[in-house]
Amino acid sequence: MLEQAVSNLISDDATLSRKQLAMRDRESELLLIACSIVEREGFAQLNMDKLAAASSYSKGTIYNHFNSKEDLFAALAIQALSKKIPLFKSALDFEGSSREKLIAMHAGMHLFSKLSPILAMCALVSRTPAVTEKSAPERLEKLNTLEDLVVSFGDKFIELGQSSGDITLAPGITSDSIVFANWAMAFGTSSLVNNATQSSCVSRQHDTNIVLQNLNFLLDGMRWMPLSCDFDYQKTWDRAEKDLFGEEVALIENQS
Amino acid sequence: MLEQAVSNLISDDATLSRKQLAMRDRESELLLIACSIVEREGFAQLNMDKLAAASSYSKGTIYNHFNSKEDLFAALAIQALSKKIPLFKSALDFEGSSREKLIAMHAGMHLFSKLSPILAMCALVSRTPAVTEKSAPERLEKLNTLEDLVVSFGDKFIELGQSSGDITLAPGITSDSIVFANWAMAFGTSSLVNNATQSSCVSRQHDTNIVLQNLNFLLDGMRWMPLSCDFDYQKTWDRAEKDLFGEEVALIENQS
DNA sequence: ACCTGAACACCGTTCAAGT
DNA sequence: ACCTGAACACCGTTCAAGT
Repeated sequence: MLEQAVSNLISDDATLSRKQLAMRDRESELLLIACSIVEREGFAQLNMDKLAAASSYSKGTIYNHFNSKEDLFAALAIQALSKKIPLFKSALDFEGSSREKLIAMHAGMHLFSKLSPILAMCALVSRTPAVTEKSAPERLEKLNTLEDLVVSFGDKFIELGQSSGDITLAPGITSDSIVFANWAMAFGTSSLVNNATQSSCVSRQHDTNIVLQNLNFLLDGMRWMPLSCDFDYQKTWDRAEKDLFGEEVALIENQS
Repeated sequence: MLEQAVSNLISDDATLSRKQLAMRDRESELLLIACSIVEREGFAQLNMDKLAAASSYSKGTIYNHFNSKEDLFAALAIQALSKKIPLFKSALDFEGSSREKLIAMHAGMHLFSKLSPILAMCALVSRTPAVTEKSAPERLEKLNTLEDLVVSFGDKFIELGQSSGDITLAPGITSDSIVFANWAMAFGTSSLVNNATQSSCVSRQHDTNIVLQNLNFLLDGMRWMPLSCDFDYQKTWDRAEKDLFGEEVALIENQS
């Protein structure tokens, strides 16, 4: 059921005509160019003129794909979310306890935001009213559908935790509460890590894994076993990075 | 020392000339008008032309205050932060345990974001590269200074917790870690509550206090005593709302 | 010294003409 | 049917002229 939702949303090559496929390819191409402009010159410097100039298409064609600049941002956010789905799937198959799987998922998300900071940022920016107010309703709907899909993947982790007895929901606490708390913590932590770097309480802890630290506080508070005092989740984190992003991590390490 | 930092930043009437005071008043006036435009027509509709037209000043004068549109957003974010400082002070004096004081602070922050959603949103938007890339360096510096001030207020809560024995820092955990985790959770939770309202796991829990729920997960995980299973923090929350915002809450309740 | 608003430039968006 | 880019409009920003 989930699998079907994924294939409907992500890759449905068989049911698309050649023209539609070409359209989709061109859209990916444009999104790639948009990313590279943002990477090189910053968010404020991305505009439709530059995108047209940097691509081999005219402004009119660009507007055939994105009905406004904000719509373009939303499209980038959708791409970011789409790329995250496979990470959720891999994390569910990650070798280890339910809490280890969940941590693998967060490690994947965090690494994604380090490897594709621009795409990750788009997910933030696209949640901003300046964007939602002007992007196409269909695009926003797709973004919401994808987000709901991610939430249902989140549910799977909770189910695993419950069936293995690693977590028991206290009265008044629903599966949604747990998913939401994880989402809020991940969103808040990476927003601040990416954008509040000048703040003392962020910059002072460069050597510690503050993302894992925050996550351990949260999961310990939910009493998701084993607790962080009884298990070395940093090892899980490292292993997850290797498993989910082996090649990419090696690349980063070679650069520095 | 903190008191001095606050008075330096917030209200220094005595050392300002009459002209500077008038300038500051006009800036407040402009910010108020900017807020009302955003409230009425949305973020995308706020522009310098409209601000000039809605005020009694010309575009040139507006640019005397804000050297770009983004700078205006940053100024709104500074105003938002300034308004939060007194809440931090009141929460520190709140009657109750160290954890209750902390919860009072979060209740204040959350209520603030309900009472002044636009200002609260500016704090989010101003952390976005589109804004930081174009706003005035001096403005950003002031924003950072204010943020550091808020962090040092955060530290005070931790100090209270430690001196009363309500919380003990595990090895490797610093006061900064605790402040950051609180900040990340509060930021993430209110961003999502305000902007992901269509998402199932947010909308489905309208009757529960998801902000307090997330906070209790976190503080329980830090083992900040007493734990949420031993104490009714919802009562603390309600009491804090009355204490910190008595009149405003009454106003909201009368409206609905 | 500061305020003004016309003028300019940039860029988002559209659409008549072309293929 | 789709692509093009000139044309338009909106709005951010500046600055010569006014007080």
